Amino acid sequence: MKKVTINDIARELGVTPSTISRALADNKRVSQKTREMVKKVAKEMGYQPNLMASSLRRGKSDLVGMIVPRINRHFFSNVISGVEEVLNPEGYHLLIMQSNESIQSEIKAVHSLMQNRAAGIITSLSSQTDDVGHFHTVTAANVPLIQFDRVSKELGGAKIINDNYSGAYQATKSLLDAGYKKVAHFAGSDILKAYCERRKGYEDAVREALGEIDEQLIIKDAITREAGYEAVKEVFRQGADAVFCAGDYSAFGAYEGLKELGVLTSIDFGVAGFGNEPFAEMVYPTLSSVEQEGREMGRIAARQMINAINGEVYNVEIVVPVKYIKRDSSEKC
Amino acid sequence: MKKVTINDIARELGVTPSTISRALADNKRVSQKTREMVKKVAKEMGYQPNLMASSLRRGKSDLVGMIVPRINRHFFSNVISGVEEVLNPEGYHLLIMQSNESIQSEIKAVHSLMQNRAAGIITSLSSQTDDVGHFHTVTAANVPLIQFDRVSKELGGAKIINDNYSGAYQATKSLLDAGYKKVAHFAGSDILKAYCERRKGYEDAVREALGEIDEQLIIKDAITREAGYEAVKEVFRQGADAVFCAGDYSAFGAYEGLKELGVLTSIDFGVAGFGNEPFAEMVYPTLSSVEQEGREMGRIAARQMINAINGEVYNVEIVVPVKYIKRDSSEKC
DNA sequence: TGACTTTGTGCAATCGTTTGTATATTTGTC
DNA sequence: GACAAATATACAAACGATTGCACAAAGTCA
Repeated sequence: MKKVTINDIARELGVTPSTISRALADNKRVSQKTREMVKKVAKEMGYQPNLMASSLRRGKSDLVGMIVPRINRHFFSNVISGVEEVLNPEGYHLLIMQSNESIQSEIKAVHSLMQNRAAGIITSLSSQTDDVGHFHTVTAANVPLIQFDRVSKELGGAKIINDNYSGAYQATKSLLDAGYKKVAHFAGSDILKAYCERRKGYEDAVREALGEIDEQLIIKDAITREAGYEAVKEVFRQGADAVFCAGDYSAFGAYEGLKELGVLTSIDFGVAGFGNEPFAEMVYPTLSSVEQEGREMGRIAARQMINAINGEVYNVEIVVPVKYIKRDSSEKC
Repeated sequence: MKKVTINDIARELGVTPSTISRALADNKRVSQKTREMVKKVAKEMGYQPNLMASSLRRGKSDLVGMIVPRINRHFFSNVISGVEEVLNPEGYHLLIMQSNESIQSEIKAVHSLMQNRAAGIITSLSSQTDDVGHFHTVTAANVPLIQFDRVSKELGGAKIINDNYSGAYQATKSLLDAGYKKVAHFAGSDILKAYCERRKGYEDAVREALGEIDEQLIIKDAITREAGYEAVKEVFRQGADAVFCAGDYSAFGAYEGLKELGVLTSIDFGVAGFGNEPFAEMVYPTLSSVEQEGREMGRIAARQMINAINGEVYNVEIVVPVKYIKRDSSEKC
């Protein structure tokens, strides 16, 4: 019932705890023979090192904190997987918290992680986060901070972001190249840089093709399914014949709106989304979308974290390429 | 740069660390005046309690371990959300690990959690797990173990499971009631109890309606999209006109197979799935499916964990009701 | 005033590891 | 065989918080 400690092993073998500790760590200061003996007995006794004690003493923890808006979102859970993939083999484990898009929860999460002495924190800001003061306790304590996707320039440390601009540009250009004449845009919150860049990519592609952009065709804060459903009716009335959506959900909303209008998606009205949610290739017609490589971003973030923990410089901004995946929804024929 | 400890505060105020510790814990043994003073100074100095030291001393940790097959699966990430929802307000945090459906990773995860002295472990077994010996170290150490969804009867502790039988029964019966005559079944691995129960629910509904079941119409290990795609062609050849799938992915695979066969899904061939994945209401036709309330299961599991940590009995098996959601894919007209 | 309770702090050990320094033992060299 | 060097282990102090016990000061009552 009681957990066995190195002291128990020491008593058993008639040596001191220090020898046990060193033996288990394969320290050359203890003889090969003793090392083997210690390991054997440790295993027999079912010894499990107490990482809390070890971390306390060494002043180093094997816990990396992660704060994401929501864990049950395709993109974020993929990032988490990628992070784990790299961190686990290095002996680190993830302490995951959700901000639920609330700055209050985010603040609490930061404190919890600091109190648990996380070796570092990987985060994507909540959409409500307009002030990042709570993260200063992190940087002030010299705890590495890695941001991804939704980042703040006010904070130091590595930032891993998608090439939102390029993805949006490609998607929009692809619609124009396919022969659609008036491409609308369902934009996201203009507080978040990611969405601003997507808009910029859209605007540049349109400007390049048509000379100027029509502000009326840009619907703000339209990333939900419901918003897309309403917005598509609006832009259709304005004469649009295609839309590039800042998210896949509003793209699907557009499908629904178009169906109601009796307009054929793809043939009569092109649609492209962003995010490449799993459903993109399951809906009818299959949805063209920009794939953000969540897993890869996670891997990159984790590698930056390892570097940072090891004291290497990590004050970088890494732009991860995205991939536009052309499917049926953006083909006129 | 250096973290401030209770000793620093003690020095600052000219009292002993014990007083600081008690003051911060609102112990009545230190005067109201001192308590306030201590808290004020602690805040000023930016004190963050070291939970590792605290846990070590108290022999209690605020970390609850969670091992799931994959974090980026709709069902599991919902469960995680539910668990967090209940655990966080109680001061517990989640240490999450993925088994990636591999027993080796699962074993490693168990050890890591034990070494981090998790206060308890919540888990859903990997599909590869045929032996649960590695969990005996958990129960032997008196660490509460809560299983959900994929559980093993060989282990003690609470088990939270879906009413797989009833969901499958309802789905199958609904197909039969809708007028389909020959309902097939795409089953999952027969090692996992959850899939066995779904199959049983299917069989009972069919037997009840038709007197006997046709083994030929049951395709084993068909839960992937690809498997569903192949399997539907097979059962169509056998004369089936509907299928109840143990998972939504194989149901979608069936859609694809039917399209290739030139058979109209729903009108000519009914389909019902299990899991109610987000795409279920986005595909065409919308997919009837059994909703497993992941979030609710998570909440229940977390409550059991709290009870267990507080030493209450928790040797229960809780069956969470599921909800069959009828959509277009199971309507003949 | 003395005995007795109450109240507020301090002392010191403890949780399980790690690690710098000291000590004992062995080995090697001339 | 004396001495240095190398090897193996022990000692004890940390890491930061908690807590039973001791103790002093203040308050209560006769």
